[in-house]
Amino acid sequence: MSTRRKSRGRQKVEMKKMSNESNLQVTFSKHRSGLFKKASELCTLCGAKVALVVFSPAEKVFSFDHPNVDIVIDRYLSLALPQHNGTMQFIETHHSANVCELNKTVTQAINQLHVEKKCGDELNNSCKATEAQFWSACPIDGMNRTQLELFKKALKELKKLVAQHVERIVIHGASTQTLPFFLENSFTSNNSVPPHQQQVQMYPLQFFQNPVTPPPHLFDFNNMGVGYGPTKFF
Amino acid sequence: MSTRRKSRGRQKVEMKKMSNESNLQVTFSKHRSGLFKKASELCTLCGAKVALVVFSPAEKVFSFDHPNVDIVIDRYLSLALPQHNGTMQFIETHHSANVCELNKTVTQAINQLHVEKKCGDELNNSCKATEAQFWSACPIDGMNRTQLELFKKALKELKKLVAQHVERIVIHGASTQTLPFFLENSFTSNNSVPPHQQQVQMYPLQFFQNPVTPPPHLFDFNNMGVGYGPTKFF
DNA sequence: TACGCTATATTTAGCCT
DNA sequence: AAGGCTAAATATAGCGT
Repeated sequence: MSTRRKSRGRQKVEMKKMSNESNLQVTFSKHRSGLFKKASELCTLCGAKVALVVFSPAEKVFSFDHPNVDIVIDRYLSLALPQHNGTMQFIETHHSANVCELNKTVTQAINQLHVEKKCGDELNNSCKATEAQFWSACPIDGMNRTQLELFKKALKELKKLVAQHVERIVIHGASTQTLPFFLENSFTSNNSVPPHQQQVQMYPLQFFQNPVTPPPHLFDFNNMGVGYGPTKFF
Repeated sequence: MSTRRKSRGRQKVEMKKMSNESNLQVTFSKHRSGLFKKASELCTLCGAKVALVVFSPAEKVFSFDHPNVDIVIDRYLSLALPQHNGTMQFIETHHSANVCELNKTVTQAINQLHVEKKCGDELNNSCKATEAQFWSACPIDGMNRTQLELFKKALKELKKLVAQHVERIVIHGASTQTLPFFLENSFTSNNSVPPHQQQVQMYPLQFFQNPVTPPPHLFDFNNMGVGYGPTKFF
């Protein structure tokens, strides 16, 4: 009988960014699993609704949500930036009284997205070719301090919008063909959560990973009463 | 000395929706806190980016995110919505947007925001080199007509955003003196969290609750080494 | 890279205030 | 509702495979 411990057991870890790079990935993975399990439990035990998105340090994307929204997200991530003129109006009309506050959140968030995208898209249309020029000069002569501050913010935002769009093009290639905008599916069906997913006690976890991740596989948690749905990749 | 145990300790609980309604709220609250703490830890330890939205059974909204997305959402929650009196008919006719769908939309929005900010971040890095130059001058006369059109439009949008921000400051009182401009609080900078919030090891949790909830108060977690930021109401 | 293990750190059910 | 307490249930660090 060895008197030696087989393990020191779990050690306390300082709550700051891990210094050990080689452990980072493992720790991230473990903690992500734990987090998703907790999210799932909250849904199951309390009937809560949860949406959770995690970007790994390497910018891989993982998400959990219940009720399920991953199909929509899927489409967003896998497609080039769609056009959605007119969508906002559609969304704005969905202010039903009984869910007024929620609706505010939704609409306003969407509005923000709309503004950002619209801005970016429009800029891109004619600005791309002259981008260098565009950013090369901006005089501040006639402005007072306040104006300057605002102007600076504004330009920063503009820069970001353009940058986003360019980045998108780089990342997603030239496939700007108009595809159905993801939002158009969000409101249209009340039965979007398939019944078969609701019979289990734990809600199936819905993951998605970065589109670049290739092979579908199962993502099962340890110690959980039910098997979880397959990870979704796209 | 009493031989009686002071507590039976934590009991195992079946992983299904709680039957005891009176416990539900407490359980929800505890688990939500735990979930948010875990999310925060993932951010801190691994440098992950997390967006988390939880709807309580009573449809209260809670969120956590790092880096901040909620400031943007915050702003929108604080604004009055456009009136849609005339469109109520349309709403009813089209379909009733139930909570499930709304939840989806919020999730989409959060996801979208993250993705967009990530994109902007990446390009932002390459722009830094020219930043000084960028802000130093801006001769309108250097732009062609198209550029000017775009520029004007973009500034208009930005002016609106800024105005909204100002409005919020006015509306919601003096505590916003140090409130960072929302555009600067995206994924772009690791130091976007105000210094006074960074002294703690855990990132301050950012919550928001349903706008209808009236009185601001502190929301602190149990057993945590640091106090968390005040709940935000808007 | 991910999986299993053991010992410990952390969370939380049930009770009380 | 919110916080504290105790003890049992879980999560997970560090290591081996």
